[in-house]
Amino acid sequence: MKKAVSTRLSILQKSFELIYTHGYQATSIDTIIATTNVTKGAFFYHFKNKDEMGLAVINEIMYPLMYADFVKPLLSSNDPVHDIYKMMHYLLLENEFLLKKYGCPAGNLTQEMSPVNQLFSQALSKLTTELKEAMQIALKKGKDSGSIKSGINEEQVALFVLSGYWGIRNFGKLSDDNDCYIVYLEELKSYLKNLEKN
Amino acid sequence: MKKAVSTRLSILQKSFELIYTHGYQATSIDTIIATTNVTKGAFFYHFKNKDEMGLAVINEIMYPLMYADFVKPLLSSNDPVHDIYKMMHYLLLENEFLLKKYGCPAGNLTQEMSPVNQLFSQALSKLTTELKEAMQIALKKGKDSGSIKSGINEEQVALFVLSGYWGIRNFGKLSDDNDCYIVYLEELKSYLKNLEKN
DNA sequence: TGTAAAGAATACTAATCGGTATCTTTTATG
DNA sequence: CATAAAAGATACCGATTAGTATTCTTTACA
Repeated sequence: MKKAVSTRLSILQKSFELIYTHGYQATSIDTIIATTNVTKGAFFYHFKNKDEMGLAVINEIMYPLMYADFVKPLLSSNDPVHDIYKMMHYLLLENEFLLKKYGCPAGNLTQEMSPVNQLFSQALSKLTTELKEAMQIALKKGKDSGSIKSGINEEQVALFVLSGYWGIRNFGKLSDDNDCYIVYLEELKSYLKNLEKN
Repeated sequence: MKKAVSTRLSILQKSFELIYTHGYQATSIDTIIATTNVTKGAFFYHFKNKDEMGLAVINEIMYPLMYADFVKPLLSSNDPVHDIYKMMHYLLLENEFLLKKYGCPAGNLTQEMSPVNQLFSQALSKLTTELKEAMQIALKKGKDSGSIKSGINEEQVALFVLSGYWGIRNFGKLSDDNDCYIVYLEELKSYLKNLEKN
């Protein structure tokens, strides 16, 4: 039982890396098993086909990661404007796994797979909806505590901010330095500042 | 000479559609020739390989399209805040070619190909840079004419707005109605309004 | 009109794809 | 320890991939 679990997990981990850096459709099963100590027999014992593995990557790897990196800090925030900025700063300039060149794992997969596979679309939709709602909750708390203007619409703001994040990660792919992230963060800062009561 | 040009163009047109809706790597040459009146011999007469064709799609189809849809309206704008909003509204809710489900052609291709192929990255970088600069010029004109606050940084604003566009088009892929576009546009409107002198 | 080059058609290749069939090894449990 | 099921290994399959080789047809122009 122990070994099997670790085999399965190592497939998912390596697949996640490969999908993140090369895309889902460009990641072949042969490549996955070639870069892990796993044979094809083992792969198809754990997953009935490639798509089932892809969905497991979303649900078992990406979802927990997203929850830790985004949702948790947002839900525990008492100063949403400050914490949203801090989170974005961390994701764009500090996080060592999310390489500039490769964008956002969830954003990439959404773009590639949602028009093609409905199950992927559903899994990714759940992931992003949860994230958006966490940000809305944080913003609502800011409104209630009086730090944020009562006139703002938290759904609008959450969608606006997250769109910006996905978009700038795409811009980041085109440049080889962090300049565009710095420029983006400056404008994000002033946008967020404008949400605050002064 | 006439016929050859039209053959080449029909390859590019159809390829653009297929790449837009299915992605570059998922679009096979066999599919392209099967959906056009073009044989493999003709394809490889006009393009020495698939990547050369892909680059031609960027430079000869996407670039002119982007220029007409984005750059031109921006450069001729005398009311940038109003015209940027109008442009986004058009792109998200009115344009009949850009289907919600399939995102933004340039955004898609950037995400898929820029980490993988440097020539694609360069061609797409040129395209987006030109677009960003057009928006900066429009914003600068607004500053000079006094309709926009002198304190804003037009590079920041341009990058912020375009990131939001790419991002929301990715969100759009996950939903089957236009609601997220409408929510996004509301917040964009209030963001842009805040750039104006009042 | 003759002819060379441009353009297009057809048949093929080696490599790679996702997946299957079959077999062997490991593990849990009576 | 016996044995059945879980887990993994190996060899293979048909389909598809980008690309090539070769032949045929059309076009431009002397």
